[in-house]
Amino acid sequence: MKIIVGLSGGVDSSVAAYLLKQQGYDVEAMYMQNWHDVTGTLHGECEWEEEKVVAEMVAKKIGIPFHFVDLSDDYRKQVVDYMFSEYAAGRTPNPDVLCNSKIKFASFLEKVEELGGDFVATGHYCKKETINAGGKEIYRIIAGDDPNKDQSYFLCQLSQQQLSKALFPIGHLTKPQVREIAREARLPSAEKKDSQGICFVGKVDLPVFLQQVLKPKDGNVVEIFREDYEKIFKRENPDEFTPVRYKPEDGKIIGKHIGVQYYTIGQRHGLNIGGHQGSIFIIATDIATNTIYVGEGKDHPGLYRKGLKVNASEVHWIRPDLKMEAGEERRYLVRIRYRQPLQKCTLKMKEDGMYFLFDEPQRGVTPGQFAAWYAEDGEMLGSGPIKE
RNA sequence: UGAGAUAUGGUGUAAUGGUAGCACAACAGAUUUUGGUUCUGUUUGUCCAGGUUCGAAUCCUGGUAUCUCAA
Repeated sequence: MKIIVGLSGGVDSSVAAYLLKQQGYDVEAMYMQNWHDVTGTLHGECEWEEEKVVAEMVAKKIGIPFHFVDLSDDYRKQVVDYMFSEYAAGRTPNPDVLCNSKIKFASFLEKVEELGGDFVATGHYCKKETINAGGKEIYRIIAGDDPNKDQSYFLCQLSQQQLSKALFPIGHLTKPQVREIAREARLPSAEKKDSQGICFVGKVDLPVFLQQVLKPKDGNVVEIFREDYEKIFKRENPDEFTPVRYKPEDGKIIGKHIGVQYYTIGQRHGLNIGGHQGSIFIIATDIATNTIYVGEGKDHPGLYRKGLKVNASEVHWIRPDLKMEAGEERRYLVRIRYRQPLQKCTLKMKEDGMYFLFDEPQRGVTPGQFAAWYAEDGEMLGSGPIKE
């Protein structure tokens, strides 16, 4: 059995490879390059060159073959184009979720198979379990044991087919343990700083990055005052799953912005508007009128919502055997962003979509982001992009 | 045009004639494999010209600008 590790040059994938090798598997490493461009990138150029060198050193240290693959074309089509089109539509995408389902466990997996690999292993902090149901194997994704690093969320769009080929060797470890193992094994990546920002692209100045494709367009920033909120809410009378639709005349123009697509709900900085008692946060954006609606204070009622909806066609079950039929209702734990503590929630499946009703109002519910639902035991069961 | 009021960082505001402070913004770090959030730190100011005073954001004179009421 041959396992190929997606080796990034970071400490996590290094330890993943090291542990597999220690356990006696036939292990090889493959470094994937997915992005060349540095437009809008905040750090120095040619960072990936360095990453690749470190990855190669790690493979040498562990004593496993090293391969290189360039998946830039796929990455651009599957991840970056998706990003641009989502932002263009006024939503806020999660590129790293797509990076896993479309690249690491798709394009990369194909390359792994070409090399004769039976499994692809990554340095994700999450666990995979296999259960047997009537002679059929079913794979489960469980939250990583390090509650601080659990990365299951980023795998929320994986399928059973993809999971059947996946291994997560460090999911039962904590970050400090992983560092310790790397140090003891004297892996060159032992002290490397954790990567941040968009996977393979890195930290970017998002407005600058998006301006490659999305043209700036001046619009108004409209403040919705607390005392007017209830009145507007009553007029619109949305159900729990629908956001309030503000109108420009509902508030006061307090500033200008350069394009609604560069901003997201819950955002505080970047509007260049001061003079308020508290900070102002974006509570809604309207792509049609190119208007940003803001409210003062972190507890502005417009910042919170009880529920949300995912389109029926976009409801993804990691466990198809647990799929909910229309009319069915269940209690699950849900998160709507990475590292968010799991929230108690009632899920109701209807013909046109999955409806989520949280026990507690949620701050910054943002269309385009993924809602992922978990069972009590930490198993992630499914996910879908927030429709509205 | 007549009367009154006001003028303090980028913005909103404090300071019995005695060290110009706070909030927001901006910037920089930290946290974070999405966006966002959060935390820490830093920068920037007394409209202009005179005068009184040991000392002026503060008092006086003139100028300029803005606002409110009147017309």
